[in-house]
Amino acid sequence: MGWELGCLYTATAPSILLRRRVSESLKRRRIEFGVLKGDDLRRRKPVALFLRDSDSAPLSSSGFIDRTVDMDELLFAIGRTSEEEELYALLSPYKCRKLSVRFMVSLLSREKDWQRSLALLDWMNDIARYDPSVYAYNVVLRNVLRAKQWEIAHGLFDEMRQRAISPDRYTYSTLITHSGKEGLFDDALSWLQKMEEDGVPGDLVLYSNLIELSRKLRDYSKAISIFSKLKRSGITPDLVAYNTMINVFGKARLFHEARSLIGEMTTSGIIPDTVSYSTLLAIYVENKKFTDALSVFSEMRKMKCPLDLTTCNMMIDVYGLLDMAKEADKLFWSMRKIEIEPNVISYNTLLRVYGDAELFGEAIHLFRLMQRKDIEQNVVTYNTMMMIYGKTMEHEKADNLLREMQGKKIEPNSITYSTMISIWSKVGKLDRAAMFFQKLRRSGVEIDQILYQTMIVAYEKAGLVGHLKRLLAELKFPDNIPRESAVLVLAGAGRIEEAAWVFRRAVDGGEIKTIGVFKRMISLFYRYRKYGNVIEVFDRMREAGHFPDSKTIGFVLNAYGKRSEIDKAENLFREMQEEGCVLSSDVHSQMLNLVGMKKLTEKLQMNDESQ
DNA sequence: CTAGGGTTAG
Repeated sequence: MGWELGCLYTATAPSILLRRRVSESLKRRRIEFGVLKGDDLRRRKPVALFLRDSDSAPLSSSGFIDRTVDMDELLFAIGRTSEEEELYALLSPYKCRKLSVRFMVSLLSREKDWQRSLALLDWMNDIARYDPSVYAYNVVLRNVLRAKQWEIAHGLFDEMRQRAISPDRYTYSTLITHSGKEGLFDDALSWLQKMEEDGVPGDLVLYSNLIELSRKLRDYSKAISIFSKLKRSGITPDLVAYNTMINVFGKARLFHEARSLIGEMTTSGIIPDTVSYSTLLAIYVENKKFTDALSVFSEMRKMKCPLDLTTCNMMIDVYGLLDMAKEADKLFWSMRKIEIEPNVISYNTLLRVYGDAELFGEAIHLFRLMQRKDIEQNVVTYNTMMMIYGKTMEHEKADNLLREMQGKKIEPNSITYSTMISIWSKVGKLDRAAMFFQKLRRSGVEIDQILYQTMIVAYEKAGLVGHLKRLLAELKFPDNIPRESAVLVLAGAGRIEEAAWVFRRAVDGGEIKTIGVFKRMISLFYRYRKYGNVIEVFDRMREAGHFPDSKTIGFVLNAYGKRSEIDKAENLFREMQEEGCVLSSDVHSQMLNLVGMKKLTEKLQMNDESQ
């Protein structure tokens, strides 16, 4: 005789009265109770969990019962139990019953908490004596990795091996993705190697993950070349892959290519979604191409693509950046009409828009509204308001905000500090800025790149040569910050000599891992017309195995041009194209110009000789 | 029945 677990629902949150009535109704039917759960589930609201004899009539007559559901939904509710032991206790009475693996797995798939999912897996293993599937392990692995429990993840992987459960492409994709996301690139590569050893074939998601990895390393050219490899091997990219690539092309500043992906998607039968458009929006905004962003937005509306919270937030931003504060304001206040509840980002963005438009009264009003209506305020809210007080030169009020946020347990971050330093520097209180900076360093707060830069600039402006020299010396021989960061700080502060010196030593020591530092040095040298150095850094970048992007190649081609080394430029251009590097139209025309110049020079020389 | 995508402050 089969027992079945079930769950009762109402569409709205069950009242205590309703719960009591359901409970009585079940008792009348001699139905044994499991757990009574209330209103803690957001979407569906289980009233009661129960066990019933599956031969009995379906429960439908009480009027309170919308439907009976699968056991997995019941188990989902049990899975909400906060304590691991409690969960164990709840499940152990069922160990003799025939709960199918499917139900357990279904429960697992909904479980987001890594400890509880581990408990479920253990329960399956130890108490229920099931053999968890690869899928079950994958789910737990995902949760464990999301919680950054690397050791446990390795343990799970070993456990799979011991139980002769072969990791599949999901297992490896999960491992590779999460390692990559956390910057553990060596781990990611070793998982990739293991995967290849296992003979697990790569698929769309694996390629997507590798693209993701390259993206994390800001190696967009590599991402692009993986994408073309993917297409060449006959895999059709899906919506997410396309959306990722819109971002990648955008980051590589290949805007035309990014935008044309929307068309490519449509022709391959994939309808671009809100994320496709908002990704495109984001890259235009990032590159200050606000009118392009506007045109994407109108295209999006023309295609009847629904708006969502993120898109609205981005558009409030765009309107603000285009000095269209009125439109930003209008969009913000019309969000609720299309059933989108503004979040803290929406409010923060509008605050900044008001600030930029010098609508200080509106900004302060909105800020007070947030406080009055108890809308979440975060560190960005405070930083934005402090910036506004900086604009109005009310440094005392900014000071007060700093205290206020600390009173509310909102931790100031380095942006808060550099905002304060800039404000004091601006109102001529440089001693105060310097003291503040010293205090920060003593307190052990991490001094990030821009904070350093802000301080270098403040010292320069104040003419505090002693302080400035000390700070620069510290960056030249960094002991508490990575040398990569030191290079970026010095470059950002326009200290080319110091930056170049540290960079060389760091490259020699193999300490430059990310392509971004190479790119930064190349553009810095280019800006200061040090073309020989541009080429030198480029060569070292290639030696380090990085794949250059279109913009960087543009700098190098021009550098060759300035040194009248057109042949080398031509070789590089050809080589890059052969390696599958997508070059922007700017770079193409640059090359044409260089070749044209060369031909012109040769012609002139021939004319000279013939005379 | 898994894994991968977009937004705010210096």
